[in-house]
Amino acid sequence: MGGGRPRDTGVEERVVAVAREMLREGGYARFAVDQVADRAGVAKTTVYRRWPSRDHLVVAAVATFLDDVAIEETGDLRADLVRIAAAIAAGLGQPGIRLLVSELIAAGARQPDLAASVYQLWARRRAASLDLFAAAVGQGEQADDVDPGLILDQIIGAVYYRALITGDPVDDDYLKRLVSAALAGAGVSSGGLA
Amino acid sequence: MGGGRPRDTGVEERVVAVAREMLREGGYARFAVDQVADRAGVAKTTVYRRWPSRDHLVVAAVATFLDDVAIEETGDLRADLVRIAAAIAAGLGQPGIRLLVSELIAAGARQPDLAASVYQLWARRRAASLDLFAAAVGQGEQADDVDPGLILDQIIGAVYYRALITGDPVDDDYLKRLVSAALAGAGVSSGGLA
Amino acid sequence: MGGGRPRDTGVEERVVAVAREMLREGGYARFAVDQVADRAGVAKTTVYRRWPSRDHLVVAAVATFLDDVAIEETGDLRADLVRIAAAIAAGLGQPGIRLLVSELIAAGARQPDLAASVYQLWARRRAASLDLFAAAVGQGEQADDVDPGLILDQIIGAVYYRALITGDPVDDDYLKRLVSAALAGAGVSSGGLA
Amino acid sequence: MGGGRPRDTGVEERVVAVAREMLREGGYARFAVDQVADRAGVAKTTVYRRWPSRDHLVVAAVATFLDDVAIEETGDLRADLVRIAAAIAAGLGQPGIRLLVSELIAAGARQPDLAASVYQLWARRRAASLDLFAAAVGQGEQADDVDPGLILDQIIGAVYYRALITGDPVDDDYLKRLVSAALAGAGVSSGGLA
DNA sequence: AGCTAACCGAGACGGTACGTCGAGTCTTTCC
DNA sequence: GGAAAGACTCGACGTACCGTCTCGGTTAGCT
Repeated sequence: MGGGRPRDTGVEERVVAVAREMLREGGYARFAVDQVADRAGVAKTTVYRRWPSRDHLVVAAVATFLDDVAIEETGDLRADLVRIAAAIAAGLGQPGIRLLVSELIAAGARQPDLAASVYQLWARRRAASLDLFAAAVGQGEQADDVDPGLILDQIIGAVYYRALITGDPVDDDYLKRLVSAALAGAGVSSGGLA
Repeated sequence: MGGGRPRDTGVEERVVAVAREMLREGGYARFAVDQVADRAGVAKTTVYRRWPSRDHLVVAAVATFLDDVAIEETGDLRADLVRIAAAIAAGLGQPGIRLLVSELIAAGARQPDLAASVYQLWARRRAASLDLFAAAVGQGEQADDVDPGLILDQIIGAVYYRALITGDPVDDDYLKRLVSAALAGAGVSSGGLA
Repeated sequence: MGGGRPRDTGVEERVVAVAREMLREGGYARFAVDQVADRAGVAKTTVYRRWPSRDHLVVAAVATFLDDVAIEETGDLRADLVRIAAAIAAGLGQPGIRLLVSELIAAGARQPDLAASVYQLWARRRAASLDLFAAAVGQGEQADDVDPGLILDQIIGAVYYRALITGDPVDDDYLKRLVSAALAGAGVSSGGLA
Repeated sequence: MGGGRPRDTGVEERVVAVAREMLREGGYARFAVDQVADRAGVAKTTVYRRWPSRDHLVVAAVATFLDDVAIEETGDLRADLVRIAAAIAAGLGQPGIRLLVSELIAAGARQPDLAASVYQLWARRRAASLDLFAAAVGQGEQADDVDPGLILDQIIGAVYYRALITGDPVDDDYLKRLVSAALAGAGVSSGGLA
């Protein structure tokens, strides 16, 4: 039961880095495992040893560049929500990102074992957003019995819906009305904005 | 300046019919233009003359089977909205449909000239939903200054969001709370449901 | 049984002219009936009404530009033969012509009804060459009982053979030796050359 | 620097064998790479990895069945030459072979990198023919200073020329006269035949 | 020190579908 | 009935990726 040669840990990083790069350049469509391996100076076999399919690799790569986006809270719940929604809308405004997001969703739908990983991608950001509400409670800006998740769904959901599915524009005015309506629906006292 | 041989209008129908069938059978992944043409008794070139790519054909095929879904209005706005949302949720609950929807979105994101057609797919259903609000106004159930589109975005958007992106469950209880919150946020009098 | 619309006699010329042009530009491979018709401002149907296949059209087109080559006789049989052989060799030296010639041969082999027309293409030039011998007889330069056809076969045949089949070079020195041998074999008095 | 998976040498053989078979059955026109791959139980991509185009494969296949033809030398140069020429003429008399030969020539003219291979096809047979002369020298049947290549060109060239280009018949009588003329032209003593 | 096991690069392989090209036929309208 | 226009069938082409496999060679840990 000897050990065998240990994995070269540098491989993961190099491959994912290249994968990320290629996603940025050509999007999902022109993302070919062959080329990733090539550019990373790695054999295709080695790639497949770690990520069982192209989709798995893509998800892994995307996971690393969602980390960057930071969410700053200013204490003003309404404003923070608008800002977050705007950031998402801005992202989805870029064709490349829009494509990537939809391909990720599709990947999750194609391969059940990927679904969880894909959901996880957005979970982190969602968790960060939910923190805003906790903070707001502390400041008495918000009643205790509201359902932050529901509010977020209404806001973020609407943004994705318009950007990906209906194709309707998502401008600042819309976002303000959206956030206001969602907060009002939950009975949150209309802070400073009205 | 004679016209030339007129297009065989039967081709459109036959091909789309076959395409629809194949989508039902094998989903997006196993949808091959070659086979569609074959089964429809048509040359592949003839298919490509009308639909410049596989994606175009898929979109066209899907367009025809969204027509089936009828929306019945009972007069009770809240209940109707819940029902619609539930229908959507139920659809997205099926892996095949979930995949198809996400592939369609991706197709729209890939090829700009397809985007409009894809948006159009959902537009019809959205329009039908919006009619509910007009009807409700007539019955005095609803104030005149609310923005039905915004309310729909919050509801439908949330459903898509959970089903496709976060993977969270969309049960009846959730839907009721969702619809209530959205209506409340718009200042619609909370009809019978509390 | 009225007459119907008479054929537009300009069509033949225009089409053949365009065909010739296209052969010069792109050779046999890129010669597409569709394009010929297009450029000639003629319907494809019209082309096919006159020439039953692509090959037929090509042969017809080539026939018109073999007319150009003139054969001048100086009275010196040996020199004339060398010059003719050299002209052929020069032509076959150009890849385009080499391809064209071989495609013509192939066309003849493919379609029996074309074979005659293709043979005819070279027949004219061969006839002209044979005249040289008749002239030489008049001048007493040549015996009466030789078979000019055989001599020509030996010379021209060798040139085609090397150019098309073996790929061996056909230079001036070779040609001189070739012609000398052929004439000697027929017992023709070795004129000035040796 | 590792090798990678070694090529399955069986593939070459199987594919070429099938290709040869298909050439015999349907000639050049009905030779489809798709089918060759299929019948050989090989993926089309594997075929294209070795032979970059249909033409390349055809040439390779033909190369293997030119090997069969054996040339027997009886010691009588003149008779041997006649026999060889007759064999060639007989081959070219079959429409299928005539077509194949001309398509090969055309393939060579189309793709420069194929030219060499095509020339090579005939080179072997030519070499065998040239051996006859060497043998004849040993027997004193032939002078030492003649150019066997030139003689062969005149004979074989004439045969190809008539069969492929002028379409004139190539019968036994013609061949005898041809060989005699060629040998006489080179100053070879006219053995038994006059 | 030797054995064994896992890793790695390289690259062949089967498979599936794509979109394209061109030939030749058919159908319509106009003259 | 000729001609223009263009839709249609048919057949094959060469390409692109995917994911699997089979090599030779390396790099550990265990005995």
